[in-house]
Amino acid sequence: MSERLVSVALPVALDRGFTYAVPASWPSVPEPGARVLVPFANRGLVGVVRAAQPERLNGARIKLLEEVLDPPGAPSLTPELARLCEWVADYYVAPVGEVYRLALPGLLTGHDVRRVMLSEAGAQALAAAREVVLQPVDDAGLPTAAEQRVLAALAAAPRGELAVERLIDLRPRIPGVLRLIGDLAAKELCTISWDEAGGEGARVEAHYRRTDYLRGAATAEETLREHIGRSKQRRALLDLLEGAGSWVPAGELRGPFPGYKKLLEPLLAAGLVAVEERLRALDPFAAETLEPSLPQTPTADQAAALATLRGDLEAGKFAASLLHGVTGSGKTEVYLQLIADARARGGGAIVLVPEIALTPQLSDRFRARFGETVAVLHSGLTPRQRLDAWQQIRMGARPIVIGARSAVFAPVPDLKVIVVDEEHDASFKQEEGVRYSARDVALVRARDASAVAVLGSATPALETYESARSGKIRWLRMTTRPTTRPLPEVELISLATHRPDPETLLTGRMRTALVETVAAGEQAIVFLNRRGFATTLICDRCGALHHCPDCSAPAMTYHLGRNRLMCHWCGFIEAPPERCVECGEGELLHGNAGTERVELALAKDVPGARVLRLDRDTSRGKGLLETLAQFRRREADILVGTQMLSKGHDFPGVTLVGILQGDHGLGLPDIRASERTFQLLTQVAGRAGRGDRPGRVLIQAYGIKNPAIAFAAEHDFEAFAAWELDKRRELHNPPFGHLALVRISGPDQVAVQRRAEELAAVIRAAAEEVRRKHAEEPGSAEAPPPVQLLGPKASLIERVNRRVRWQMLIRASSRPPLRWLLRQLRPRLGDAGSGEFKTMANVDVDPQSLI
DNA sequence: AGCACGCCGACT
DNA sequence: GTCGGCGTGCTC
Ligand SMILES: [Zn+2]
Ligand SMILES: [Zn+2]
Repeated sequence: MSERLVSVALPVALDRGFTYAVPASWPSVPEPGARVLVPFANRGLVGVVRAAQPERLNGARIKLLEEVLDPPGAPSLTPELARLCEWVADYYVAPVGEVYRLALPGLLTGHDVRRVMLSEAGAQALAAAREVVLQPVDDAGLPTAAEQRVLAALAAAPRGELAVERLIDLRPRIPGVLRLIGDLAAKELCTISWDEAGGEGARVEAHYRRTDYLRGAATAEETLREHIGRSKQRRALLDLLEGAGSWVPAGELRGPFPGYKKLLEPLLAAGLVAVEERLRALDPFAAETLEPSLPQTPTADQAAALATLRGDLEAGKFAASLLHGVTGSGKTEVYLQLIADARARGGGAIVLVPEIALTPQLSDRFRARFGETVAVLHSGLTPRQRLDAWQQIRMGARPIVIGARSAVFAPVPDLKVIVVDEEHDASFKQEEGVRYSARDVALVRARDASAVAVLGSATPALETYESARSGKIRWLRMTTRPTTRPLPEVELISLATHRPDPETLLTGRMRTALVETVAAGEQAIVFLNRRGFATTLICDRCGALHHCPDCSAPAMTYHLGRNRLMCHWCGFIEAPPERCVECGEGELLHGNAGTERVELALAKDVPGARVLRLDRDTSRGKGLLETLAQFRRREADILVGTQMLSKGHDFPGVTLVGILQGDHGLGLPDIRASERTFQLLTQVAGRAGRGDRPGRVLIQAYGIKNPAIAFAAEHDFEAFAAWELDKRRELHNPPFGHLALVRISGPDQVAVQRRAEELAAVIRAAAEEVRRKHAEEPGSAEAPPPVQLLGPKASLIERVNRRVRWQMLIRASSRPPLRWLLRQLRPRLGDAGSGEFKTMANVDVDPQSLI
């Protein structure tokens, strides 16, 4: 029989899989997605069997798999997810190990999981060796001095056992411990086992519930008292359980009733209380019982969309749809009812929402409808909580998953629905490490799982919109809103003609509107762009802006609250210097923070207005939720804030929304600047209005004629899209062209530039090959070259964190040549050179921003 | 990413 | 003399 080989993804930052042999004694080859323990550079690492052919290597000796950590037939990652990881690694040019790590909770992968235990023979050998020191004899076969140190460390540990990582951490260090452990194990002087974090499966906990026995009956009190006895504590405990109405985990009783077990005994015996081992509650929020919510009667639009989506679900084939519904058209109810349908068919669902929209209100909405079948994956989970959630999802106990970007990898079995809400949101693109787009990964996953994908938005990404328009995906429109309230009336105010106050950008028109609103007893929100209002320190002698020592960005941001300067690019924080660093003489002056300036001006100019401010300084910790709650309770009239207010929070009392500089983002040299501006304005404008009264929106801008602004004011997405798509088509930008941005960085400018040129040569050669093949096809003479290279050139901010950054853009007319070219480029990426001249190169496929 | 191995300064 | 600082090279 030929050697059975598997490729294993390991949590190391190396761009390849590792080939291992399956021991001959194993009856079968572990399946893709199964976790395996493998020897790797003297360590014992947990990896995942890849859904890919093992590469045959020349020379390097192939090691044996040590152990399969998952039960047969139940790999940690379903084969479907393993395939998805392979696709992501290939498409986004990312190391497989890193991709598989995205799909597993941190505790299931990573570090060395082995434990070493002193064996009987080891203890004897150690004792014998110690004898020898006193009475030298022939020491053949005795452990070496280094080995003795390891054995001694084990002997000193409780139960003669230590985690390998503790042995590594031991001070003073034992040189070559890992090799020594291997040697000792081979001589059977120690035995090796491993921690299977989560290997035991999902954790359970005792839960208690008040039964119906003797509940509420008027005659019961007498009998009840007999069972309870005279203990006030026992009575309180019973009351608590009765009030909870459902299963209460033991963990929640331990606090208020330290002796809860004893207290419960007679109650359990009498049948007043039932006990059951149930899955641990995922987090404190999840335990709260909510008023169950019933499906609402759909509007005509909702019903039509649902009918189509249910048809797709019934067909059991992959189908993708854009659910294009104006703000307030009730997209969430469509998701809820579609998911209910998927559940009725025994399937599961994933709902992806922008990070900022993953609020308790949103998860409550799903929990109220689907109860304990929902898992919410939010960023606040501890590693252990994340593992609990992951295991419960994997075993099918929580078939509905709500989460941000990374939830696209949730191991939901029998996935039937994937929803990407606010699909245009930039947070779905991971901007570090594996630079994947959760929206696009969701589509690929849905296709592979034959699931229904729904992309919801009022202002879809132009890629999505074009796919819908051209019929690549279905286009479901919802134009009516359940409320009778008309869309807000938007007024544009030109900053060019209205002469704003230079400090605050407030125009007379904006002030008047705010005065009117407050006088009418209503609330207003004023938005400003954080970056446009960033405070800087300027020298009163030479006029220089204080800038970061490690970056070439023009200025650092001054945070008044903590009296600190911060660099937006590298995160460097420093105290303001006494004197100007440039001339050494001038004093550094600053204004108030943007939000603060506006807050002060409004408090002065709007009579009787109570003004709240929300920015980085006031939103730290609990500040954000506290301020929002205050405003919602109508304890203030005006809320001044940055874009963090633009979604996820409802303000029912707001009738006026003011935007200080609507076209701020348009100045950036970025292909998506117009799109982002339009989306932001539309989103922000949607905040105005109450009950059935329309709100008012005031947008101040320098260029009010710009279509991104003008069409937003008219709530006309399609006109905006038509205009923007024309521009994109002309420039061969997405969705009509496909981009990959190559970034090169390193400490030395010359080395970075040279590396960039080298890579550019590789890309040009590959592009030329693509062009030659393309030219052979008939009718292609006039077409533009299928792949173009723009650059290399220095990035907009050339120096960040003492590293020089260069970039170049690959633009292709279609996907296949781009993917072919990236595969050619792949082996030349990563680190090169050493020391001072070390450079790093990577690719961002489908970049969001070209800066 | 770790970690071994190797080569130089500041401690017992 | 050893400890440990990081520079460099390797991991199936
Ligand atoms: Zn100066
Ligand atoms: Zn900086």
